[in-house]
Amino acid sequence: MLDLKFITANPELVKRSVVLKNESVDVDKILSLDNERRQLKTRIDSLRAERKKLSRQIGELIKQGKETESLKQNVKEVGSQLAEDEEKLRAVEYELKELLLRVPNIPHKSVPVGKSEDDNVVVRTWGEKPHFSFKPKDHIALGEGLGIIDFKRGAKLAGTHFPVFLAAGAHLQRALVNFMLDLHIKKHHYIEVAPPYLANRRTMTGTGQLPKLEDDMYLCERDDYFLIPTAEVPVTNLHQDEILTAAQLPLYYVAYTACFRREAGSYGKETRGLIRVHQFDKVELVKFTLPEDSYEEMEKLLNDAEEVLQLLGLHYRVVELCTAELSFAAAKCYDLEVWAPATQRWLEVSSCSNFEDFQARRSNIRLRRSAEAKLEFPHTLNASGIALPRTIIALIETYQQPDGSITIPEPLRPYMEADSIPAP
RNA sequence: GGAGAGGUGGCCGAGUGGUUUAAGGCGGACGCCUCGAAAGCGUCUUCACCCUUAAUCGGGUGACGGGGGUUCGAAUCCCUCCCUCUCCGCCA
Repeated sequence: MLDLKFITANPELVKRSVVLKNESVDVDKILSLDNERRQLKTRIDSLRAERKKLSRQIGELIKQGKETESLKQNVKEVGSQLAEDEEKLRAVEYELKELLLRVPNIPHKSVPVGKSEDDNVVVRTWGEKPHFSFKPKDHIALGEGLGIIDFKRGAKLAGTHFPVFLAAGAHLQRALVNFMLDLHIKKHHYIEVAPPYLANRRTMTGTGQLPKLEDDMYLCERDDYFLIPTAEVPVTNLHQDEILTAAQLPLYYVAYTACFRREAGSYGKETRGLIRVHQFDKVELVKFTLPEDSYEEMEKLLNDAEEVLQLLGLHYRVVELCTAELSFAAAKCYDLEVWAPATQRWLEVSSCSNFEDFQARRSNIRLRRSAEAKLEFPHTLNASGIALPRTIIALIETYQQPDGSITIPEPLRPYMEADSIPAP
């Protein structure tokens, strides 16, 4: 959420960023509602002041045993005018808040302006495309052939795009999770969090999933809980309604969770196999920083996520998203895309985003630098570190052998307790 | 799921319709004192919004878990929802 005062002071800048992000929210309506709100507020405040004064007089008159009926009648009239204005103000504030929650964050000035994916900028590429002396199989053929991924049974249990991992496939997931957690906890000094997988509306609104993305999430209707689409939601909201001190920052958190996404309207032939699934595992990194440190911390965060792919020896690139591709809440975002050599595609396995104070304001996460200092909002950032299914695609396609077995990259071997997944 | 007890500022805690304009304490900030410090003494202490202002200052309104109601007037009475604790039931 943007500060209402910032919007009224910079309406053209806000309108421009709404267009750049392909959003549609009526900024002029916000300005006129705010005007109306302030007028009503001024009138209500003075009516209340009058009522307060007169009511106190009534109290004194009663003590003195004097007559109060005419004064009571007087205050009653003030009260009914007040009730009318308060009703109007409630309606105006409700409408204003609904609109404010739909104003996207403003892209950082360094973000390339663009209209589509084609305008994203490749920042760097790591490693090289693997070469094969044979025709490599894609991850679907490999996964089914080795008996480690079962798409059909998953569809039976829940529905399409709910894969089952079996045997070495299940072990591979667990190994990857533990490998990533250990890296981020021990080497990069993140604090491990195991949060709830369900979240309420307030929490979902705090990080920006609501109101825009309601249809993209699973909802437990009886209790009005959403299944988390990413650990970003519960972990960022850990400090909802809290006041952080400068000494606490920066705060680094890492959480492994399952993630649930309806992926409404995104089916198609590009989403076969593990590329787009409704439930997947992810290790997520979340940071809270001082405002002036967030862009430096963002680069370190990106490096921490990249290190996972480097250690696994997977060819990847870093892409800076253009304005149109930036998510609603982000001010700047890098994607990590890993190369899947048989599927022949770059696959997004991490988004590294700086939300500046956008989420902190929505979640009411505040910062006080010292006892005398005014309250500020810290900056929040997150990056996947990293998402599993697409990593598994790249990993098994990259490390497949002519005999159909898969070599496990060295750093993962202690976690797999094996150096390969043998051919069937 | 049932019964009961609770929810007051950064923290503890008083407050059952009108000097509560939220007592008192802790913690914190500043000052005095001191060579310096501690102790002591004094002053101060939240957030949001509105008006005014170039800004500060100043004035005002609201907030006692959330929302609604009664009343001239609500932290206080009523309704409703949420959360915490205790006991019971069910259960991995």
